[in-house]
Amino acid sequence: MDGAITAKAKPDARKRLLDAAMQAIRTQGYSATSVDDICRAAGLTKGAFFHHFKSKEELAVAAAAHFSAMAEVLFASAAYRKLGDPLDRLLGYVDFRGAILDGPIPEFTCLLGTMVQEAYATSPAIRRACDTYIGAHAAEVAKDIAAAKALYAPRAEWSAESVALYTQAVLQGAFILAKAKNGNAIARDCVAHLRRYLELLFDRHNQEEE
Amino acid sequence: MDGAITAKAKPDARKRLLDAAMQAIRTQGYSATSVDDICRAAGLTKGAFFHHFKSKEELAVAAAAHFSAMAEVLFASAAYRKLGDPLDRLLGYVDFRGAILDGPIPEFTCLLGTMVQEAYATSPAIRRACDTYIGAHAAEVAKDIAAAKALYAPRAEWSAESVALYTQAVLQGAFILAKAKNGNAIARDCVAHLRRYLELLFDRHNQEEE
DNA sequence: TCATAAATACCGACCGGTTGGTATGTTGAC
DNA sequence: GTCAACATACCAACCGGTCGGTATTTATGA
Repeated sequence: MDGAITAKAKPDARKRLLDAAMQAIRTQGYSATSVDDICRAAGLTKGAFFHHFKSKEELAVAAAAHFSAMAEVLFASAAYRKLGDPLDRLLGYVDFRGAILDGPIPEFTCLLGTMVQEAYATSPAIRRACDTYIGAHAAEVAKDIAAAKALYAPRAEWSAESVALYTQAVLQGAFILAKAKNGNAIARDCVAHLRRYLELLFDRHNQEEE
Repeated sequence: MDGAITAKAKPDARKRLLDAAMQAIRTQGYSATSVDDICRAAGLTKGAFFHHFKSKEELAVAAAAHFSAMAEVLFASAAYRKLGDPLDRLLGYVDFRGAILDGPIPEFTCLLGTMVQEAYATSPAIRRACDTYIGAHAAEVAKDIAAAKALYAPRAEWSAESVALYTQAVLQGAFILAKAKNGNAIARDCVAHLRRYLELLFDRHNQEEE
């Protein structure tokens, strides 16, 4: 008679720590977030923390995986995924990224981009984790780009992988500007430019007739 | 018979602190960089540090200004600035941004983007400074974009300011990917996409004849 | 011109608080 | 009784910042 009823009480301490870490790191950054901060937010003590994670660094790596898994679910279940045409799916993806730029900044920014910026030179493990999960997400996007390219721009000189990574760069940059300006309007603007770029890349107008 | 001969001895302690801070923060991030780190790198002690800056936060704001001033000189004296056509200057700017993506990552990444990512929520002063200087640089770029637009795309629906900020977002995102992948090749790729986008925006092909 | 006062630049020991991490319980399920 | 899951107490190192003191430069004024 339990397991699902206990509401918020015990949804797994490990998950609570990861959620708290995600939130805190996206708000304050990795270095500025202390283990105590995370424990406090999760309603646990250090004993629990170091029972589940060998070190703060290991938590960061696990949080990157956690974030990536959450994102995977979010995008996999989004409506645009059901579209039949790959170009529609690609533009649907971009529109979806624009649509979720809502609410407080820490809730739509990317944990991976935030962490790798601080840790790339000091923690190889964190850098590698962020690279891996950013790359995995880009690879998903690249699938649709590759399919759309085969259909609508088979002779274009750019690669699907390169364009996919570019979309991620634009988003990461949009997050930074949103943080600087303390508002998400600029981020939406950036996504709109990204959409126009993709439209232009796939516009038959720009391809030599043969 | 001195003043210029004393080599490295005394090029102003304040400047040495700012230079050391720039280097350290671009490598490790703001929070992970301690005041002692900066002092050690500058060959000074804490006494000197807190003589020149009231707090670590004040140093960060000063470092942002210092970085911005350095960048201003760099871009103002670049060769592309002498081009007569505004579109040539704009594309020259982008090519220049691609050309300086060289050497170790901390040497071509942006202090402002790095700091604002960590401090936007905790230090209004730092956030404001980063926003100001990013905006100022974008405004410079926007000048050429506006002139180019007047010449080549007067009816386009996008604004020069929006495109200018987008260029900065792409660069910031490119830096993040470079950090994740631990190499600058991806950043060059992003700049190439940005260039293509600008070319497409200004390509007469894409504008309705009237 | 030169003593001297006053401001500036810098040193380095020190402070209270916080850091990541450890060592040692306590508790409850199987 | 054993073991995972946590709590509690604690530690050395480090954090940003202060403070009293000392060189060095600059301003002053007779």
